[in-house]
Amino acid sequence: MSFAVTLMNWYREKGRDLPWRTTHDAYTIWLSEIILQQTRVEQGTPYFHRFLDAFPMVTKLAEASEDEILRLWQGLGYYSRARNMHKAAKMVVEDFGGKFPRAYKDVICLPGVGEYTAAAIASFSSNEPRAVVDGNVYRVLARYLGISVPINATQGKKMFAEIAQEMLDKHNPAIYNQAIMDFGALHCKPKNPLCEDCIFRMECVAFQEKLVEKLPVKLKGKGSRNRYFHYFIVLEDEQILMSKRGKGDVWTNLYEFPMIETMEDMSIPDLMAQADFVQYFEEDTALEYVGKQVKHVLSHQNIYARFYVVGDSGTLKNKKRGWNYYYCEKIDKLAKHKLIFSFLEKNVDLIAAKQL
DNA sequence: AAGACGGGGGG
DNA sequence: CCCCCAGTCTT
Repeated sequence: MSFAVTLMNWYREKGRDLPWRTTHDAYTIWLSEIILQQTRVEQGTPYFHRFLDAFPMVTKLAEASEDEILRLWQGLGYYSRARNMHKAAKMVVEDFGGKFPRAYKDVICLPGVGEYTAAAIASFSSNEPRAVVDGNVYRVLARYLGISVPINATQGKKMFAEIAQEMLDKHNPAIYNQAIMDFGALHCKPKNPLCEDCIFRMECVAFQEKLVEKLPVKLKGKGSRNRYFHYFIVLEDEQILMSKRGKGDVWTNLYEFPMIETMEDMSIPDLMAQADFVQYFEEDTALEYVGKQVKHVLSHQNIYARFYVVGDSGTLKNKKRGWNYYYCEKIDKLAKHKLIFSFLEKNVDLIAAKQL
């Protein structure tokens, strides 16, 4: 029996029952695929329901404000996905009369839709024979065929794309694509794959050659860098000073407290000697720590954050200069803002206590 | 070709 | 601590 048929037989019996698999609606499929980019199914599923509930049709999403979309997206990460999603929705309204396209050549033009997502939408919605190549597919094919070419090098990407397309069952692209991804996610897992009970154990090159743990090969990138953030809590009449990241920033349109960043950790006196600090505050400004230093770990950077209550808000030199200031009406409304980091929200309690 | 981009879970 | 996840975009 062929690889494809064996795989699809496995899928019929062991495949997952996922909410977005019951539809052929390209908009719904697109929504799920954007959310699931680099995101585990369990993590993305609640967001999928939330978005579909808020925006049942692409026209609704296009009409929404970016603020509203980002707020719903909060906590999912890779925020450019949300911004691109909004742009794409507007493009669908403009260029396709509000009817979400299904063809690969059309959806690949939308921002945030790359080769994987375009193949997924095209195959799932209309059975266009395009093979998906995601992390699961790389792993399954690398092991089954014993390919040690790095999956994240240009040559490797090209090779795997070609092989995936050859392996695809052209008569059942939708089922096949979902089958190979489920097989990777549930059976041919990154760690502790279920090789002893595998339908392919006789043909799988990696298993026969004992290379399962070695494949796929992935070139490792650079490590993380450390960043030190100093957040200033400026209170005035039950209001709290917030700042909004501007255009061009990674965290565009997300909120945080006014802050300065330093290259290394430092004491309050050293911090007050920083040029940035002098620019914003008077020399006699009183700073007091709130809570302990927070370590926030991202994929490629470690953020060490300290919080300071600014003793007298009158010592702030110029509230319009440098920071994109914004007064939040009430401290408990902080949670309604799209904060950059979850730990900022957690510190609201500490700050509220300090306010008393 | 190489980096940047999040947050969560597993081993 | 390191790796991976229904990847894409920018430089």
